[in-house]
Amino acid sequence: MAERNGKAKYFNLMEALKKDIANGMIRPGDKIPSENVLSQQFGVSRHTVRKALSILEEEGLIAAQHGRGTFCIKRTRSGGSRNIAVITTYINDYIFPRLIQGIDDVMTEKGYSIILKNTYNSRKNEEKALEDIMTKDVEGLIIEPSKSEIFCRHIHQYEELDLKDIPYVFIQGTYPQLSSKPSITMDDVQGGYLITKYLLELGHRNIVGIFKIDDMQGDHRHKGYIKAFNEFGIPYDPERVVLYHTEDRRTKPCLMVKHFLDTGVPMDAIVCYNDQVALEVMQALSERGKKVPEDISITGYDNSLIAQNGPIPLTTIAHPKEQLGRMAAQLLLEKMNGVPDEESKIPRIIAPELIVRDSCRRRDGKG
Amino acid sequence: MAERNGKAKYFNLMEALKKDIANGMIRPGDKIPSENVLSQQFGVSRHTVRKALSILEEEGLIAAQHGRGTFCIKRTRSGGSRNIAVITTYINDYIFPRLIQGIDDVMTEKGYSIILKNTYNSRKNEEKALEDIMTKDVEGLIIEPSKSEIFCRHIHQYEELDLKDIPYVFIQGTYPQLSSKPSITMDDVQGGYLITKYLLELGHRNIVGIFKIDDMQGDHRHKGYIKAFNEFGIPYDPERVVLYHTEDRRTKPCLMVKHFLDTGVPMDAIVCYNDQVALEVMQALSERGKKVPEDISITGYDNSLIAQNGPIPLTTIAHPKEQLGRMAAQLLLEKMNGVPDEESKIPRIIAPELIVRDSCRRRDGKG
DNA sequence: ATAAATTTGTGCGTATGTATC
DNA sequence: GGATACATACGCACAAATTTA
Repeated sequence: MAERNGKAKYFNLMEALKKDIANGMIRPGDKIPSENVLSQQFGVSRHTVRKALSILEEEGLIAAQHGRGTFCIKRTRSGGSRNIAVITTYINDYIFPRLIQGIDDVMTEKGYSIILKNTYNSRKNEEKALEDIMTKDVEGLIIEPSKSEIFCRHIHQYEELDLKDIPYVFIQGTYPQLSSKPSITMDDVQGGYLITKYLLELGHRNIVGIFKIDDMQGDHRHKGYIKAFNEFGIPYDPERVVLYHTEDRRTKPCLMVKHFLDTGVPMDAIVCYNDQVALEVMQALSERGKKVPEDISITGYDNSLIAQNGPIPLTTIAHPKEQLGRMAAQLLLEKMNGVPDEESKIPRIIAPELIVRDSCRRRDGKG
Repeated sequence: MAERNGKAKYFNLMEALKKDIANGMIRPGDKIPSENVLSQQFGVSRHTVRKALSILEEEGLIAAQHGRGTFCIKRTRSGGSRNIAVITTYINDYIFPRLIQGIDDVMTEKGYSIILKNTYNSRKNEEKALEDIMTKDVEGLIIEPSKSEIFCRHIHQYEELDLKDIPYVFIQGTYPQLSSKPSITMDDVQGGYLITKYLLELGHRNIVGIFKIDDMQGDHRHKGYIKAFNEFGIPYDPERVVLYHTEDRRTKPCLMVKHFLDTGVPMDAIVCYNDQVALEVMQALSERGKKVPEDISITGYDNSLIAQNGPIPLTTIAHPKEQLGRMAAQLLLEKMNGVPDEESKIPRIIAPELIVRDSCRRRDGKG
């Protein structure tokens, strides 16, 4: 048979069309010349044209529409796996499901699937998860760093992502060494500030703070707490602040609160790291015969279901969780499409909102 | 052109061959009849045969060897993608996160990654998700069918999974046509029975039931409720049962309870579909000045956070969610390793457990 | 070792059906 | 309704790889 370049005719035709699409001669959405026209132009039979087109169709470059013609399909970058990875510290904890939902909503709409990993907030698991992801042909990554306050010893994995040109977006926090990378965070300093300021405005002065210290969120909420004190000209007393690690989560906050009560440390309000801790602390207070909000005001953080439906509706800080997920997904999509940072209009910081419920009470005039 | 069944000839031929492969008539490694032979046997042109074969080749079921023949491909187990897919109706609803966590724990340990999809309980999304999964090279699938009470119109996708030898496991329910497939479900009849029996044993007789009716879980809990009544020889009164659809979730239960109160329907206990509904109903009772459990006993279902931490700790039914996920994962791993059903020791039904808290009270002797 | 037969791969021409404009 | 274009289908011819006589 007639062969040029030692290749089949249909193959040559296919390659020619592919080149035109790559060149931009045929642009996404364009109609490709009809089979008969191509057959004349290239001097081959219509059957041969069809063979060539069928290959391009399999590859997803073009799509035939019965009775209308054949059209160039929207070009998918690198013909990739259409997978992205999402790594979070937890997946069943009370805010992550909605976060993941937000990411999934956006990504599903764009035809991507999510490979989900969780780290239990452990660096070792994060390393393992990243290692895993490297073998999986993903086009992008959304990651919530574990224990983001602590120096990261596996930066090489992120460097590898850069090398492979796989974009990634941090949520909730970044690593100090990677602070220039795109990230979406909630303004937890502002949140900590807002809720502490609210208590100060209610007349409270002996405000105990309870913060988790091994992630950025806790650190920021703590900073906001301090900021409010400074603004009111009240000295910050480290003795009244409980800082705990993930491992002590279940015990330390309650123990310390009981300790404060038992040793007579003045305390008329407590700012808690989140709603969960607030609930546990309330339990501890109740065990010591203290009532909320009559004796002690208490605040949560996250506006979780617990805050709404708990024994006492909690004054807390709301932050849009699905939206955080959606924004992270949109930002990642921008990166995947090569949009430079300067052109991005997606905000990187989400503002928190104070939700006032029934767990705080104005303090009487006397000191 | 000549068409039978309204289908194209090549399509019929393709389906016939597919069936033979699925049946085992054509086994992996076997040579399938030559194009000319098939063309004679089926009374179609060789071109048509080739069209049919090309589809099977695309799908990876057969492979042609120039000058030798066309062979049924050996299904490559192992060495695979190390990915499995998980399709659930929701991911942020209050039991799914823990379910997914359970699956992930087991799968991560075995070195698998999870591709997560959710359907929002829509058949259309389920179809789309399955289609997506087909292109992703997964080694297995765990799926919670959407609206499992309704007949499934996209069985062909499950047949395709069978053909490709990709094992799948149903959770929470199956489709009527696929009831022989491996599945893990919670015994919701037993759960509904246990909690209703508990109320009957406390001496309650006027027990209102509130159940969601458009999924299998609600239907089963309702059945258990009826079973308990029968066992106690108490007539089942449909007038005292509220059946609602997902869409009316937020309004109907509360409205009906208020209606019962306002019209003087005797009611000294309420069995609720889940904790969420129980909480809302308690709100409604409180608005009418009724106290729980003094005036009316109430039960939930799911043993969610709300049940533990709500205004009144709820008597409810616990079902191990992570364990459901873990068992589904283990069952899938068995399937992926070719363990036949007879040898499996993983239980397929998870027993519910009654959790007694403070929302129910023994009824006084008098009627 | 060679030739013949078999089987897939490529290519051409034609005809009819059907959806869209 | 008519024109256009894709979808399906048939028959034929020759090339290339492999098996078999």
